[in-house]
Amino acid sequence: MINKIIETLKKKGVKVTPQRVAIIKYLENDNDHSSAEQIYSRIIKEFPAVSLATVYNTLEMLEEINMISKIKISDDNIVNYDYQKIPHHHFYCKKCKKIYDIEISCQIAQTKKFQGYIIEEVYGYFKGICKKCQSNK
Amino acid sequence: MINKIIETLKKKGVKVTPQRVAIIKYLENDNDHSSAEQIYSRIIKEFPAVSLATVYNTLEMLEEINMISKIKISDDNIVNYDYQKIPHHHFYCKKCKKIYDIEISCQIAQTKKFQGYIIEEVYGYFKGICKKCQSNK
DNA sequence: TTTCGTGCAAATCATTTGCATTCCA
DNA sequence: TGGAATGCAAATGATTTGCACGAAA
Repeated sequence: MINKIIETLKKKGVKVTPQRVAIIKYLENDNDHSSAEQIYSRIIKEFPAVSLATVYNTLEMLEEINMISKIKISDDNIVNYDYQKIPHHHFYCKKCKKIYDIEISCQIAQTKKFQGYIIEEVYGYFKGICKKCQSNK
Repeated sequence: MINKIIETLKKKGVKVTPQRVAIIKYLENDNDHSSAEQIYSRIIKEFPAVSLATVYNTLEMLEEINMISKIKISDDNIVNYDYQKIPHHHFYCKKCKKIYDIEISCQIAQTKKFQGYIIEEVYGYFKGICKKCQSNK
């Protein structure tokens, strides 16, 4: 796992620092689409001196090398981060504010060109009420 | 036009103020998916004393009564506003930063329930390079 | 007249930036 | 060693808030 991360970073020409490795390792296993603040509060346990700026820098770098993507779905102006294995859509529950992954076979998501536009990124968001919150009325 | 706006507001139980009417009139004819700041700089011409806070208040109110929706697509953390007649998707050009309306017949967009989730809002975003910026290399 | 909306200024909060220090390569 | 990354603190900028005043119902 770690070796693969290190290799990927080296291939992209960015320096491998323990903070970066820790952040990537965390994102890899994160099913909650954490925010920068949440990632920070987790990494600080391992690196008590880590700076929030470093977390932001790392996230920006990871987005640039297409390892992660931003999710701007929350009603609270919070940006969440998605370590993307397979392209997918997202569902935001207005009640519990949780973000779920949605598997949808969307034709357009595979298209590179549409109506003259060159498509490089595809985002599909849904908002509503999740299963759990439907029963907890 | 104005009569219809006034009627809609009254029906929703909110007070009809000239500032609100002006903002709605502007949004109705806005093809640029303006930001709050852009709307403000336009309304201030008609109401020199208008406050940015009033613009934000009005936009929030209009979102609550489902007259408009927020577009969180820009790379610069700018929120744009969409006066929605017909549901549609959006395309964001990474070069010129313009937002285009995209007409797509998306089945899921009409669905009220999907995989157990109650779907109330659907957002489809694409990012890439627009036609104009493809030729202006 | 009563309630709601407005305008103003200050506050908030996520994110960014400048800079000196540290540390990969 | 040299350039990039880090940590810190201060700055930024969009959005929100509190409050006194003014305007719609």
